[in-house]
Amino acid sequence: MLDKKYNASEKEEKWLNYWKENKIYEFKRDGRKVYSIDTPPPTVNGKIHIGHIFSYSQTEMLARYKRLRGYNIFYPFGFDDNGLPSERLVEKEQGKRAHEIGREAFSKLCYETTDKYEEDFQNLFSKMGVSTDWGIHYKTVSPSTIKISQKSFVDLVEKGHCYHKESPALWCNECLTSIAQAELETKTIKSTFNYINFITVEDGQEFTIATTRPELIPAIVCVFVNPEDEKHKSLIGKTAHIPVLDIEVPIMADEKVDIEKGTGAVMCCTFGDQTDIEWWKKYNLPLKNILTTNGRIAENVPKYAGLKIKEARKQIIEDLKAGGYVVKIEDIEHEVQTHERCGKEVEYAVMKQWFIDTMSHKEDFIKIGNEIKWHPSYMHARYDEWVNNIAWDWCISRQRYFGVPFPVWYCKKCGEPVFADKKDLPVNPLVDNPNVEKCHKCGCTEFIPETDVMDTWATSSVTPLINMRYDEEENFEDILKPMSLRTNASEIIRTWDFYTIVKSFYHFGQRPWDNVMISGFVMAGKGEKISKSKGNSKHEPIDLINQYSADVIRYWAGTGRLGTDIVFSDETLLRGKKLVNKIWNVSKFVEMHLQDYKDKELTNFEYVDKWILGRFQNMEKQFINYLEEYEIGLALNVLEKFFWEFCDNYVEIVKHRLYRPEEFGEEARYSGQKTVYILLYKLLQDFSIYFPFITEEIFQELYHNNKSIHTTEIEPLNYNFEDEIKYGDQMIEIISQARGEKTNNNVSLKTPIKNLEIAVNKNLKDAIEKAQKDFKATLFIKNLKIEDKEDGYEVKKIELEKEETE
RNA sequence: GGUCGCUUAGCUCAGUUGGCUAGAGCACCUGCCUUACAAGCAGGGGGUCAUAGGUUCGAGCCCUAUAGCGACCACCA
Repeated sequence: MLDKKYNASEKEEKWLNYWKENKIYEFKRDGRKVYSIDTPPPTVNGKIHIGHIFSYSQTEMLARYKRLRGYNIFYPFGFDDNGLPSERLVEKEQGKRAHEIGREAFSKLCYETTDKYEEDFQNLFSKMGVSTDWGIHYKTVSPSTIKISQKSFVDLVEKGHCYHKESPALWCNECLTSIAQAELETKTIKSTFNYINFITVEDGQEFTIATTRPELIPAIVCVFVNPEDEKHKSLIGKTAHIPVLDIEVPIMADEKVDIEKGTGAVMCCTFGDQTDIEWWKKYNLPLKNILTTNGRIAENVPKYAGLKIKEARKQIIEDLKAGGYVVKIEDIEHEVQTHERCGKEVEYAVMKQWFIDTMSHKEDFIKIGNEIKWHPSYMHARYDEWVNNIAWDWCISRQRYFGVPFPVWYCKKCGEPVFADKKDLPVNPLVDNPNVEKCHKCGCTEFIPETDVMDTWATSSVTPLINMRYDEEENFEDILKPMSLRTNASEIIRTWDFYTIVKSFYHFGQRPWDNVMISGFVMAGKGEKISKSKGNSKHEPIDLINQYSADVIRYWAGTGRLGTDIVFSDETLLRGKKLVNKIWNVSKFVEMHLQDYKDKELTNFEYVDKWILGRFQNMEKQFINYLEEYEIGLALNVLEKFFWEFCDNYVEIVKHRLYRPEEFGEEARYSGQKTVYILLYKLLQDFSIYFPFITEEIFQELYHNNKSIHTTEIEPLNYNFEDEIKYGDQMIEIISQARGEKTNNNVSLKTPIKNLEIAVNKNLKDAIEKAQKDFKATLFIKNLKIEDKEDGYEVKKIELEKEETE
């Protein structure tokens, strides 16, 4: 028997153990069709917040749905413990910077720290009822993953899509590493626009340039004006003299210069921004590297060497002012590029970096984007938008410590790279030696190991390869090329989704998955995104689980529309709590009336039973349609709505028949029993996607001891009860009116109706006559008079029994 | 500036090919101890569906424009 009250924490623990012991979610190859999910490995850099719970629950619900549809679910979890986020976590915990700790010790700390957090993560996700097979989970830093990342790298080098080149790259002088375009975050900051006077060497013409970065004047290599610019036309071809620093540079024309912006004359420094780099390449300008990698002015700049960028800015302005070259200084607010991991403004640094070619196959990436089904569909536009706007090849080297090492050494003499053999992977070039005696180019026998490590995304973009065990002889390539589904939030379409597509295209020439499902964000309040860095999540997932139960938290996570942000809401949790409670109570009711139930054929259900069976059938069709579109929340919506209707209307009608067979007949009772037997089973199945715990408890107690509901399959009903639905609904409306009459008279719903007179259409009359006993019992009608009406219905008279006054 | 999304009851949101009086929860009001459930049940008030045009027999839904909010991207001279 079901307990009087459902004890969530006790039962949830019980079923977690049961699922684990019975390997309910284990992936095994069998004859069934595989549905595979490439789920984001959460970054191991602190705590799981409610936002994770939200988006991972949505994926997990889809896994459960597909499982109920008979698919063999391949759903491995991963942890992204690679790279900068882990390093920053360790630095924060240790209160020291990586270089102060030392490469070896630091790396060890990274492993230890991430292991510790991963255990917490795994516990929490398990508690939420995530139906992943922990037996096949992965980490982005493990020998096998390193091997895959390195093999992918070598493969791309061999295929000519990956190259090593001295090139300006985005540089973060807080994290001391190069970063990729996708890691940028724009921020609005206050700054000054400085108008500075220059003159031409040839004829002493004065002209003004406005700049926000005067400290880059020492790096000036050219001045540009627009060829159409009347005001500045006379300058073209002449030489500009830069005061204080005493530099002379050519003045050239380029149509990219905006006449309206600033003064219309621009200084090109190597490097201040993207345009500088373009001009530098286009006009073959010299390189003046004036910044050190830790954000100071380099030795080669007299007077300012050693100053921090901001100090140099101040100093140069003062020097220019002293010389009378500053026309004016305007306060402005403008957007700058910052590193998303630390929020510091980025610079450009020129050094040798590894790049993956993303620029020359844009069309292929767009084509693959078109082959993939995006949920919701408009998210596809974000992908296209990004691919079309990429300005750089993907820089994958990072001058950091904790990450996947490049399997590369360089010839000490000529710098020629030597790659590890694929069969020797994984390698650590700092420890291992190359597989060749001498450089094939110059014959030198000494090699220098690569010290850079790979960008986090270079590793996480191979999750499909990790899943298919790209490094092993026995692998899943046959079933995972492509995978069925990738899920993530919209912010990483440009990184994770895009890079995965890049790699899949280069390795296999095809799309990595058939579907992409994009979830929204959880907002802490209106317009405020929950983020770990802000620490603005008021709710700890574990506290919420203890307070509400995992099922209820999942309810919250399962509501709302795909791709749409939601605000954390106590109200939704309360609603979930009520729903779960109702499921429990109605199950108790059903259990009570199924004590003597034996399943057998039934040729003709009672009218009202047909009505509710038909209603369920229609609802489930809609429910399935939504889930086929990955709309978990909308599916839940229709299911929930039906369920309350089932409880409040159907159960209220059928209970009389179930309690009093002597009055209604055994057959009528059996029809009711069979109906609730079928419907509760099906409702439990549908709800099991959202509430895996309580549905399991009820299912095993009422239907099938020691068989998990999560191993059953949805078999849609196939009745034809359209008439019963239509006139059953009308009957309910009449019932509702009659109840209203009682309520308005401040009497109990049990109060008998002495006389009820209605006029109804022919079909409804037919229906009420068929269901007369149910109809009368539900409303406690003593005398019922039914008149004919052309169409619709009308309640003509409701006469309530007078209450006995004592 | 570009791309996309949102704007429906006091609040949070549903409303899937355009179709009967626009729905739910919360909040509010009025009742009801009814043999599953008072964490419940019955009923009620409350909306010119952002604005303005258009298409249509018919528009919350389709088209155009405008406004406000939000996300992503671009713009550092």
